[in-house]
Amino acid sequence: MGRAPCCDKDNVKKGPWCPEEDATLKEYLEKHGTGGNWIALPRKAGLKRCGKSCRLRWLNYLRPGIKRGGFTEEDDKIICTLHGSIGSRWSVIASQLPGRTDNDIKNYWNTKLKKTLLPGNSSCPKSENMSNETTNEIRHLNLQQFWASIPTAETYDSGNSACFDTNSNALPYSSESNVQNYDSNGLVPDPSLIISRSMQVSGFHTSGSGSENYSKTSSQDLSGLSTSSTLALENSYGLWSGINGSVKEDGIMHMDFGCESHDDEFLNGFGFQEDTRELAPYLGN
DNA sequence: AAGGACCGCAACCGCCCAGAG
DNA sequence: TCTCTGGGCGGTTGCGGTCCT
Repeated sequence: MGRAPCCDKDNVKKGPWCPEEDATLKEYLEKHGTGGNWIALPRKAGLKRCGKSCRLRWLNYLRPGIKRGGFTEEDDKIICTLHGSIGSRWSVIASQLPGRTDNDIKNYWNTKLKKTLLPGNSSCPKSENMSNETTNEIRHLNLQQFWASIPTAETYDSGNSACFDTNSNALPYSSESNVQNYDSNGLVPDPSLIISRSMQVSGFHTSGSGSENYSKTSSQDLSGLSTSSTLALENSYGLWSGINGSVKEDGIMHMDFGCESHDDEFLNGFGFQEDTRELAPYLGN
């Protein structure tokens, strides 16, 4: 027995959304939110659409703060690097590009980037053209969130993993300019929720040394980093197969992402300014 | 100018997972 | 513990626009 359809397909409109539908959905969501139920939403809002369709329309098109088109070379590089490392985990990649949707990135990859990566073409965009500003921005990508959003069954300390909301876009970016106060539905969450979630992140505790190198913001207190993050790092290493890593005297992990250009500035953006000694067995040190 | 090929993107489909009961 | 339901995600499709011959 197959599962019941999420909506009555015969009485549901499909295809492109018209401006009126957009307006109705937007107005309803801004007024009432999702109510925690996308399936019931179209009926309440008076739309003849499938709930999933509404959700997609909102997340990919109507949600405030959406950036459309205009991918920069730096965006390309981030996408390229992350895709090369974790594959087509579009939502994870999108979480590192504020304002971008997974669908947008997926489309961009399928139509543009994939082609540039075909044999004979150059791989990652040249990093020498990257501005210092951009490099800094990449450097400040929230690696905690990034790692945490890669589910690896054995990755997390079972006692702590539950408190880490891997699906929440509300997890802060360390770059203030990147902070987007929308929840996973793209709706402005209750402020207490932000605090709550921030506390949850803080609760992702670990005991590793060197965590003081993480920049801290009010919503990103990583002071309690423990071996959980290190475990995540260790177990995620398999996912990063093909990446050569080495630990230099400065304690910063330098990785070779397999890109054509080996710009340390960029690579260190994904580097871990944390004591990586526990990685030694994996790094051949 | 016409029409076929190609491209980009919005939207759908269906599977998987987590949570509730 | 099992079943059901909704949310989330990646893959795929279809259509409209643009390019090329």
